[in-house]
Amino acid sequence: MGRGKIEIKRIENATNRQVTYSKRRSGIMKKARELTVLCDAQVAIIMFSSTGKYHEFCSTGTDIKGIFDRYQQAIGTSLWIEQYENMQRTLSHLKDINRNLRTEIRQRMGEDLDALEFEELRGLEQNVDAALKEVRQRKYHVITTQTETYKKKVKHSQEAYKNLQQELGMREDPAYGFVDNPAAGGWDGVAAVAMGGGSATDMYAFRVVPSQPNLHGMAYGGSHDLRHLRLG
Amino acid sequence: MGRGKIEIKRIENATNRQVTYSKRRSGIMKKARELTVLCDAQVAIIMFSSTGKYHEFCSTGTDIKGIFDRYQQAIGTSLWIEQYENMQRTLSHLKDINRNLRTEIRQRMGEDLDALEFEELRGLEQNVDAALKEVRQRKYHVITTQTETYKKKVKHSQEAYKNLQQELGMREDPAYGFVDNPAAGGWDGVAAVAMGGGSATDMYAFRVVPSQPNLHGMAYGGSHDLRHLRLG
DNA sequence: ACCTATTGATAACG
DNA sequence: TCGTTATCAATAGGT
Repeated sequence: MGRGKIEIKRIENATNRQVTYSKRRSGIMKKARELTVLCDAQVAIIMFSSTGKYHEFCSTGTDIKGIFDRYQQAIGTSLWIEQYENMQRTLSHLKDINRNLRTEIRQRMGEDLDALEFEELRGLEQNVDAALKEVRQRKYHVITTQTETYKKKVKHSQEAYKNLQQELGMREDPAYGFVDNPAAGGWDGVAAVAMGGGSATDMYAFRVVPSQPNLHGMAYGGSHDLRHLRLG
Repeated sequence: MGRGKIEIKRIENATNRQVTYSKRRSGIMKKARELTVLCDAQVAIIMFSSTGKYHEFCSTGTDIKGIFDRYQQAIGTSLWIEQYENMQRTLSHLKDINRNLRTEIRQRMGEDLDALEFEELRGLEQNVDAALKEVRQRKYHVITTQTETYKKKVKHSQEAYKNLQQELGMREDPAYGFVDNPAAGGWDGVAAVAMGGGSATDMYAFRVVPSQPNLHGMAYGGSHDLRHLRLG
């Protein structure tokens, strides 16, 4: 219909295409509206033009969601069920992994060891033993580094003080003087205590991962509390 | 159009209504198809007749779900994505937890200790040390229990054998006789070796949670491989 | 947006 | 549901 018949194929002229889209779109919308009234039908239409603009039609007395819910009921299955089930699978997989991780942590803490075979116990023991050596080594490294740093700071301050004295021509005041060799209980002493290893005094209980404190306030406060988490 | 103009209001004659529905429906579908071709548009139509029958149209190259996903994106606030996003949040929360658990395990294995403060290191050391004691104790318990069990079995078999001999009135055949006190390297010997603690020979690396082997074949083979997991 | 010649859709009927 | 056809509606191309 129109001043000439047209072939049903993509209109190459963009302007023409846009005009035709607009005209025919309103034509379809009108037809849809007439259909719903004449035949007491429910209709939902969604359109996207080649330029990305969207238009919709929906029969009165309902909405897009309503018609799509009815549609999904009609075809028997949800359109999003596949995606939903995929996520469910992923979720339960992650939960399984987390449960295993938590179990491993508990075993590494010396709990729930009943489930382990002897060979596994033996492996765990060796592994924990090696880990303990690593941790002690690291602690030693930290404490010695810290000690050296403070020693240098003391040395530096001391020299700065002496230079200041010389520059001002002042005599040294014993009350504010620095001591070259700190007494027992100084930095070297701290290092010695630190190397003493884990004693019976459990003044600091190792619990959470300190480098990621942003999660502490969420759903758990430590490894064990994770067991309360019930998601999905 | 037709042999006479009609008023746009509900057709009361049911048969007539059904006929009109059928004709106009196919008319709209044709128009929609032409629109998608002519104007390079995407169209989705769902119709329900007054009798409950449903019909749909969808432009080629996509499907109802695709167009509705795009529609939901276009209008911003979604019809179904809400629960989808809830799951996304849950997922990323679980992933965060997962990451933290893995970090804790790595730290309990003596890795990634750089992020820890001294006091945390100290706590970790004490904790691992205590865990090691627990594991050793458990291992000792297992090995002694096992030893006792085998000893009893040996004893029992031995007596059964003797009873058998007596009952049959046979002489003892040295080749098949039981020895009352096993040589060095027997069960007591094994226990002694087991209590030796984790030596440098790491013949068995502790890796997965043995009590839940059903997950071994899934996405990871051990604690470290979990880092490769990228879900969602 | 509007106009209108022309084609397309369809109401009524068989 | 299918075909026919007189009639009305939609619209292509131009302004």
